[in-house]
Amino acid sequence: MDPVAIFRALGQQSRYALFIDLLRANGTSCCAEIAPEESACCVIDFTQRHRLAQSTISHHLQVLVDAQLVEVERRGTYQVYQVNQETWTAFQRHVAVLTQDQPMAIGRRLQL
Amino acid sequence: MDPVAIFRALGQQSRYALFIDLLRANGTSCCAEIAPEESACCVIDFTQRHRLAQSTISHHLQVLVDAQLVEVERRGTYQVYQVNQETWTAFQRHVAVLTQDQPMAIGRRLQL
DNA sequence: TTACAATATCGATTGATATCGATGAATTGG
DNA sequence: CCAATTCATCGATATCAATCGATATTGTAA
Repeated sequence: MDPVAIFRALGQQSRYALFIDLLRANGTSCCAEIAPEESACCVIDFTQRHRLAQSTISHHLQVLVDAQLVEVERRGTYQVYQVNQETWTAFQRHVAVLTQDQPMAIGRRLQL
Repeated sequence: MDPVAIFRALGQQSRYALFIDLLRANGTSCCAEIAPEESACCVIDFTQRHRLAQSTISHHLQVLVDAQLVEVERRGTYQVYQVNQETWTAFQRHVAVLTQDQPMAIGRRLQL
């Protein structure tokens, strides 16, 4: 899990929108290979919801995959994209613990 | 709080490193205007800990300030940089709640 | 095996970004 | 007021990134 790669991948409007879309995709896919309870999309789903050329969408998805934020799996003629839960959860934790050190009381030092 | 601007600001090695440095800066400043219990840095602190030209560091700090991740305050001849806790906390919360919708059981629907 | 549908890849263009050295502006101490 | 210190801004350069249309690839169905 490379946090900088993840920040970079999400630090762009189009890609951020694609990722949010994928997180909230339950039951929205046009693709028969995707069950309604799956939060998953094929490329066509994205092209219908975003004003971007198909090639641009494929490119952005590849960036998300490279950052390991998203996984892709072939089902027939479709490529099915899903959030990589392991990476995303790890990233959420990473952000959550990124806080200023609390001034430690004597007697509690070095107990990290 | 613009999440994409924050992702973008942290999606670059040098800037990410500066931000982490600032979060963990307690008692490390060379600047007499900064108390040891403050997590704060002047530009000189950054130049001593990162292999970047001073102008580059100032540029990156400006990007962090523009994203409202960092605040700056003049103290005498120094500019003192600190994490903007309000923005950072809001961003942490934003990331934390960005998860896949759970399939809801009947009887629990609409109770968000 | 051919044709079609879905998607990736390629090449080009335009614009943004990271970095540096040099210089300018603000603040304080003498 | 002058000099020194701290820092921002400027101008230049080189690299990277976003986007598109066109084309290639892959898998399936007729």
